[in-house]
Amino acid sequence: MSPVGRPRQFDEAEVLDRAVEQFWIHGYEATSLNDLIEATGLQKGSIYKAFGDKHNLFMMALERYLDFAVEVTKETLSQGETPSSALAAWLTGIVDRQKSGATRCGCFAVNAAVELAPRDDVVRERLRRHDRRMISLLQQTIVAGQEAGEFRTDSDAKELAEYVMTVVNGLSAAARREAAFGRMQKHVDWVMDTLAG
Amino acid sequence: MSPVGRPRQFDEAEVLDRAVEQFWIHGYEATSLNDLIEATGLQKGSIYKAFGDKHNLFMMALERYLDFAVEVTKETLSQGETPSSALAAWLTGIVDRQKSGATRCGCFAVNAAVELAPRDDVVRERLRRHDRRMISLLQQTIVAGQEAGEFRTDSDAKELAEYVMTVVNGLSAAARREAAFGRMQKHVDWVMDTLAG
DNA sequence: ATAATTCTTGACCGATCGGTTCCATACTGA
DNA sequence: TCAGTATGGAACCGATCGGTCAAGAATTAT
Repeated sequence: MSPVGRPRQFDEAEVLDRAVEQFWIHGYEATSLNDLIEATGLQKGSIYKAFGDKHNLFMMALERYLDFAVEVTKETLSQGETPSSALAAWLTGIVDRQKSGATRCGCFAVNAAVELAPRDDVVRERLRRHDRRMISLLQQTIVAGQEAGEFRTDSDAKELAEYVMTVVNGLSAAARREAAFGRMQKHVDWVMDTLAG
Repeated sequence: MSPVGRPRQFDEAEVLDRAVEQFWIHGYEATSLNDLIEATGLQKGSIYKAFGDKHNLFMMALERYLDFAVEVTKETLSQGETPSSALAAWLTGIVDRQKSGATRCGCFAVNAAVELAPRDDVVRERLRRHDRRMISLLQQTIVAGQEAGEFRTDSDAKELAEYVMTVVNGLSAAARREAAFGRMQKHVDWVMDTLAG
């Protein structure tokens, strides 16, 4: 049942959420352990006992974010009336989140990729796996759209999915400097046009 | 003519190029002064005498990169046979540079935006100005293409230019994790299709 | 009650961070 | 030749970095 010894005085998931916030906004290097201590309310020792070191905490926070992103994507893509409307809803959701959330936060995955992927093998591989999962989800929806006659069939669904991801990543990078917010919906329309052929 | 006092024993432009390399690959926070000392051959004191502080050196390196980027863009966009072919050449040039250059370097402007723009007002404003310049250049070419009957006229040239920039930024972010290299040309084709309407 | 176990706390650690200071050096102008 | 000026090099600075450790606190098992 209950494990022996003094019980945790914090909820690991909540602490991870605070860590996600910090790393998401400020990135890895610019987030110090003191920042994490202030954000979580934990002491340094507790953090190290529970999460190992800063890098491992970052990985767990990233993991939490990526899982959530995949979950939201799965749900949104499965709920539309048609594959096309589902994909449009997913894109619009991303755009809305960029506008409404904390200013200039962008996408944690893109931020981590740009800051860390070139020199951090673990982060890079994790993000590549995330790419594959996201592209696979989009690909499924695009194939369904092709079969429904909504999307062009002269192009490979996977390549189209990669194109969609590229545009989304571009929007996330723009969000970091709060650029082109007014025009984001237009971008969504044009990506959808490309899918339609 | 020659200034009074001991003359510089280094070429400022060359030192800035070394700084660009470091900041471009590793970003701002992960580049230490020791890295810069090793990369430039200068001593700490000389760096501070010549460039002020780390942040100012970063700004001057960024400035150098941005100026170069604008220059290349101006030249490429003005040299094509038609606006359409010029823009395609510009896009292909970017894709080729992502493949051939130092691995996973991406675009310095995008890297700086993602890492620093949310919390560094100076960087953010500088990058916004760069955005405006780049979009203005693309816009001019797109307008010319519209007048030549190559591009669609049902959409605003500036919005189309912003869309092009978003895709390019997305490609640069992907380059940091060395993703989707094989498919980049397809992305170029589809952006061009969107411009054609 | 007591032993065993786990967590919390805060002091502590060496390393490295960005930045400064000082002086010998190398140049110009008179 | 010598005063004036700016650079190059290295020692030096306090602050902060990520990370460790020992002791007290809180729980379970016996």
